[in-house]
Formats: sequence, structure tokens, C-alpha cells
Amino acid sequence: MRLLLVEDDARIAADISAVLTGAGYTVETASDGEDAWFRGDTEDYDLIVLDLGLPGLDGMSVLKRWRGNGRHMPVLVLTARGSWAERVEGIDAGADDYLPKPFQFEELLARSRALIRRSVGHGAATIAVGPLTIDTRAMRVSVNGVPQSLTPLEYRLVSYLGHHRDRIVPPTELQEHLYGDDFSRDANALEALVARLRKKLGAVAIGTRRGFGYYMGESAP
Amino acid sequence: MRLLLVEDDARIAADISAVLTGAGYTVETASDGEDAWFRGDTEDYDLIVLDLGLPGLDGMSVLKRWRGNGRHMPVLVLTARGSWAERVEGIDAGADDYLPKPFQFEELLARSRALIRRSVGHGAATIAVGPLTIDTRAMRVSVNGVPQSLTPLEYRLVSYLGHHRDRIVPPTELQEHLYGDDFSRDANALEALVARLRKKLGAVAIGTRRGFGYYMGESAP
DNA sequence: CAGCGCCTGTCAGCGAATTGTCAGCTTCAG
DNA sequence: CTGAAGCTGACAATTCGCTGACAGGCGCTG
Repeated sequence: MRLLLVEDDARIAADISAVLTGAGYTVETASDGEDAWFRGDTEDYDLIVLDLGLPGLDGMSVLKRWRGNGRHMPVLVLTARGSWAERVEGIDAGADDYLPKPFQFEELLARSRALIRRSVGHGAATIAVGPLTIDTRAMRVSVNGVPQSLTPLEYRLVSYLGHHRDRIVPPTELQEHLYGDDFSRDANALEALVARLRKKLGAVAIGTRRGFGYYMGESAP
Repeated sequence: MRLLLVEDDARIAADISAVLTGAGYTVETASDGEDAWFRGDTEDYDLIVLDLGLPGLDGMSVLKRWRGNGRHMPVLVLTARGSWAERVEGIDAGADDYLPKPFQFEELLARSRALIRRSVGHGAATIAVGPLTIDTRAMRVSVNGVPQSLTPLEYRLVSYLGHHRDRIVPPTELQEHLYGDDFSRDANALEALVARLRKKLGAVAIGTRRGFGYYMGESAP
């Protein structure tokens, strides 16, 4: 799960980030409104934790802009204690939940889980693409009914492409999804990963569009 | 299995909690409606035992809010004797079962087992997975018909995996259901527990999918 | 109350699976 | 034809999970 934390106070941001990371999330941070707006508008996050008091573009405006652009990811707003007016405004702006400051980290984690769970919904347990079947409950992939043993990273790649079938997914997007903000890796890591997958699933399972990215399903030129 | 007990009378809550704990459940309690609503909305419980007479937000409203938010966990409602109107309202609010007060603890346990069983799709009181048989009434596990002596924690782990057979259960989920909201433990505690279980039940009883979690049943690669 | 045993968490080390890196090769577009 | 993009196999580093030993805590018993 990939989270965006929007918080201008560097020390607080570091604390919260550490807690969320410890809970198993991939956390990225934005420290001002402009950056937050751009990333929330162009990246796919599973949850955004948004502090309202920001320099530059303020948090509420950022949230309104996202919603105005049709972005529906869950947003958890950190409000000042008992700021009743802010809550009302926030509801209209499209926030999904609130947390008055100061708060217990435990509560932040609990609400984050709830929001993510709600947004994921109860989608189908299996998705089929060509000869592939992806069972999200057993976290297993079958080719023509034959189960394959995939490593965690391999599974996440197949799963992501499967959820975005018939669409060319740029390598940068895949790297973001697989590795989050960690840019330490060689660009070749992804290619090597794809190669290993094709060996297991068959060469036709994943297609390449030179210069654009990878895809599963129908994306013939 | 992780239960939430919502009951405002501290003495009664302690009694019921003791009985449920003795039956092998991880029990958490909430004593008012606000707390109950929040926890039920944000945490994963296998069953919620809900008393209707609560200070603040009353039990029925809490239940309606949960269902309104799309939460489907089984809820067992404790009603006043012969309160016919409450039952009807409860059905609409989404309760799964009723227990008129006063009741025998034995009946509470039986209905709890039944609800949990039903929610995970098993009809019978005993679950068979490979050579294992889990008797949820007697809290006993047998390997090829030979009863094993398991510690309370060991039984809870087997029971949870058995109820969720053929599914990969992430370690974080297991920790939640074994330990509730007590987060003090080392990640290794779970691994040590699994190791002890495998020594008793045989190495094949519990499978590992590196990077994903544990499972019982058919999730082999 | 002291002693004992059982249960369970912690620690440290080991082995293996996973994944990043490198170097050289192939393929494609212009 | 040529350079860049992508592929591949081998190798190495890292991470992850397992295990055995140990210790604290709790309840039971004499």
C-alpha cells in the first residue's frame, strides 16, 4: 500500500512517516501544497493523509482541486482540535475521515486501515487475462489452470498489470508501485523481473511496447 | 479469533469476557457506544457481542452505523427478555443473532461458534484440513484421529488458519487476531509459535509462502 | 511462601529464497 | 546501417524465515 503524507512540519512528518512505514505502508511525503496537489493528481496512492495547515496552497484547496479533477482516492484529514467549521467545510470538500490533533498514532493507523479497506471494496477474488488466472485470495497465478509459484515481487507485478489490463503501463509507474519512493535500483531491475516472469508464465503473458511500457491483455497496435 | 464485547456494566463485562477468553478467543471490550462504533469500524473482529443498553450512542445506532459503512462482521445482540420490538428493529439494523438476557454462558458460546462458522462459510462444528481435524466445540485438534495437546495460543493459531483454509494469511493479520491490540511483541514470536506447532502437528500442517504469509490446506505452489 | 513446571517471548545464528547488478546479446525504429 | 531500448543468464548481496537455547512470568502445589 502506497501512502502520501502531506505535512509541512518536518519533525512531525518524520514521526508520522516512521509510524506508517512501521505498519507496512510505503510512505511518501509532501511538505507544501503545490507539491501535494501535483503528486496527488498525477500519482496513484491508496490513501492520502492531509494536514490542513500548509504554506502556499492550503490543504483544503488542494483537496477541492483533487476532487474537482475526479480523483477519488481516500483522504484522511488532520484537523485542529474541535475545529467544527473546518470539519463541515472538509465534508463538502470531499474528505473521507478526520482526526483531530493531537492524536494517538494507534488511532491514525486504525483509521488508515479502515479507509483503505473501504476503498478497496469487495472486488472479485479472481481476475482472468488470456490464459492467466490471478487468485487474489490464495495470491496465486495459474496458466491454463496450472498453478505457478511466484515470488512476492513477481506476484505484485502480475497483479498490477492484471488490474490494469489492456493498458500500456509505463515502467516508471511500475517502479513506483513496486518500490515506492526508493530510487536506489538500477532501471534494469524491472527488466530482469519481467524476464523471470515470462520464463514462468510463458512469453506471451506480458507484452512490451517499445518506448512505452508493458501490458497484459489486448493492446495490439 | 478476535472478539469485541460491547457492554457498559463492568462486572457483567468482566464475567462474559472471562468466559469467552476461556473459550479461546481474544477478547477486547468497549464500554460505551462511541468507543464501540470506532473500534468496530476500524478493526477486524471475527464477532461482535453487542449489548443494546449503552450510555451515549445506543447499541442499535452503533449497529446501523457499522452496516451503513459496509462492515459485514457477524454481530450477536444481547436483548432484554421478550423485547419483541427490539428484535424487529435489530433485524433491520443488520444483527445476525439474538440472545435474550439472562442467558446461559453455554448458549452464548454455542451461538458465537455458529456465527463465526457461518461467516467463514463452514457448516459444521469440526473443520477438517488434510490430516488435521479441528473440533471447535471441544477446542481440540487431532492428527489422523490422534488428539494433540495444544497450548491456548497454539490452538488459536490453528483455529484461525483452519477457518480461513486455502487462503494466505499475512503475519500482520495473524498477530491482530492472536494478540488483539497488544502490539508489544517481536515479529519473531509468531515464527517461534509456528515452529512449535509444526513440531507437534507435523511439518506439512502449516505452509509458508515466503513474503506473503501462512496457510492451511491447498495453497501449495 | 518457596519451589516447580508450563507457556511464551526474545535472541543469535544459520540456510535458503529472493532480487539487484553486471556484462554481453538481440531487436527494433528511423 | 546504427544507436538505443530491451532481453538474458550468471553472480552476488540481501532479506526472510527457521531453529534451538534461554529467560521471565504465571499459576499450581507442597
